[in-house]
Amino acid sequence: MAGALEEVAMDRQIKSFGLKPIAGALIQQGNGKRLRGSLAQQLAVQILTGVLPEGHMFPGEIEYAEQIGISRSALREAFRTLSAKGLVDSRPKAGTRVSPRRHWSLLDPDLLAWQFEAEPSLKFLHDLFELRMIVEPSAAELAAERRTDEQVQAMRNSLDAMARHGLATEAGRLADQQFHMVMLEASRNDAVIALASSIMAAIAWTTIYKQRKRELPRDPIPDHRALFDAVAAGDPRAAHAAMAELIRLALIDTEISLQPD
Amino acid sequence: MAGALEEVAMDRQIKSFGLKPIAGALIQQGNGKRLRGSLAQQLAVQILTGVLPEGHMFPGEIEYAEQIGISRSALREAFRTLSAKGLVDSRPKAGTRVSPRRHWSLLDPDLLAWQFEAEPSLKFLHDLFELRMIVEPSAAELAAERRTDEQVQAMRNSLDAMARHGLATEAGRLADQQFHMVMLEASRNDAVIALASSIMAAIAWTTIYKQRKRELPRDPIPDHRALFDAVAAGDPRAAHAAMAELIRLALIDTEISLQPD
DNA sequence: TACTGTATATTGTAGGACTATATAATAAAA
DNA sequence: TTTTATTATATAGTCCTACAATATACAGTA
Repeated sequence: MAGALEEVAMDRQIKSFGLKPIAGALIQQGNGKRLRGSLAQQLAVQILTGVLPEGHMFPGEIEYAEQIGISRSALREAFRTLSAKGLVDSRPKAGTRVSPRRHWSLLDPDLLAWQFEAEPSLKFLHDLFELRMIVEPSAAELAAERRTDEQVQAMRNSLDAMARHGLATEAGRLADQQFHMVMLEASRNDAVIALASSIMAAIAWTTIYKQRKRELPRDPIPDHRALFDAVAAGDPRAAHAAMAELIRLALIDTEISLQPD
Repeated sequence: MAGALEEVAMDRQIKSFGLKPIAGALIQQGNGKRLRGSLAQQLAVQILTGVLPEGHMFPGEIEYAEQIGISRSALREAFRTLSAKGLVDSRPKAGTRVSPRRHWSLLDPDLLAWQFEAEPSLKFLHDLFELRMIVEPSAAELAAERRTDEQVQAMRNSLDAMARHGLATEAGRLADQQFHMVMLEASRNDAVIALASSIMAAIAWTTIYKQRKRELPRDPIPDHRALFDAVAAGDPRAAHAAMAELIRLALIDTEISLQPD
């Protein structure tokens, strides 16, 4: 799996051999994904993991496209995607280079997803949960103050479905996500929604891994129900506390799942 | 100023006349910006403001490129940028359309900047400050726990520079930003840094507008110094409170500056 | 009705030519 | 010598054309 990634990383060395690889050979194009998308993802991961360090300069577009065996158009569109996420910066005459770390949009949904696919660093995982611990309890607090009766009903339905199916099933996990999504929307704050839903989507990926290794030691339903009760009752303080507890447990689960056997 | 934007919005109607506009005529290309960048910004603003509603379908690329008078390549790269920020979605045969609101990366630095350039909605401004009120006091709390002596010194220097020049000067505002940036870095949480620095950069734009209308009624230095003292003393609780107060005042200032005379 | 295959519109990729621009080297001026 | 203006040049930016891949819609069949 790491083979293709390393190959791309070694392009600079390869070039001196003058070999012209077959089109697409160096790009690991997964599933039905587009070529530029696969390249963007691979480069993004390499940048985020430091394989391509800050300030790294890419070869010229014509040369680089030839090296990795794709057209200049596709390469440029991949660069455009990376540029939009603050990972690279292109200028005429100066070339394209990896941007300084502080410009990276670490909370971008795609970057989060790609990072979780490629095993996130423990440090970043810790940072992410620390941020969740700051934001989501307050979001729950807002939800308790602003939720509509319809939203309470929707949450109740999701919670019931979650209890019926359990988190081991696809349906159960879907209900879990819906539960949290409705509560987020109840906060009526677009900025908070954008932030929390990005993180939620990324974390959802890890849930699959968690389930794979071993069964969760706890039943997650009681904690969810405590949160629901607080929001339904319109009790911001209790909602805050319940959400904080939920995240604390989620962190423990995630840490367990990432520990080597 | 709104003229050019509206013209682009009316492309669909124009097409029936079969007029072929001169290259670039419909794109308001500001300063040294690239063509695709200007288009991406204009479209992004139109999407965020609802001129181009969720689900809106763009004409085919060849046709659309001709209408607005740019090449298909440039149009596609603009779409790529918008796609990376979750604003649009392109599929073969299906075409390109405006994505549902929940996919938009509202906290993306570019989107924030573009939104503030084009007068942000009061609702979103409110949401943003509410989020700041949630995140930044806690960030200050972390900074108080984790700051190094070097960071304290750097903050002291910035604060002094800020006091010397005042917020009316460019140098003063720069010192202000540096002060907050160093404190963010002291939190040692990359996720928090990415989030808060995005918002900070966007808000900095409005500072210019604030200064234009009338002088600020207060001296901002004392509040900053209270925050600095708390962080320097390693007092998380006081840092939290001081930062909350700072944001509260910033909100008031911003609201004043946006009120019609 | 349901399903399976085919047609087709639309984006995706390719490749080549020319333009604009930022950097660096050079020359001129102070 | 230092600074400023000029020129050269490498590189991304834009344009154009052609073709491939793919998802949708539609027709045909069981």
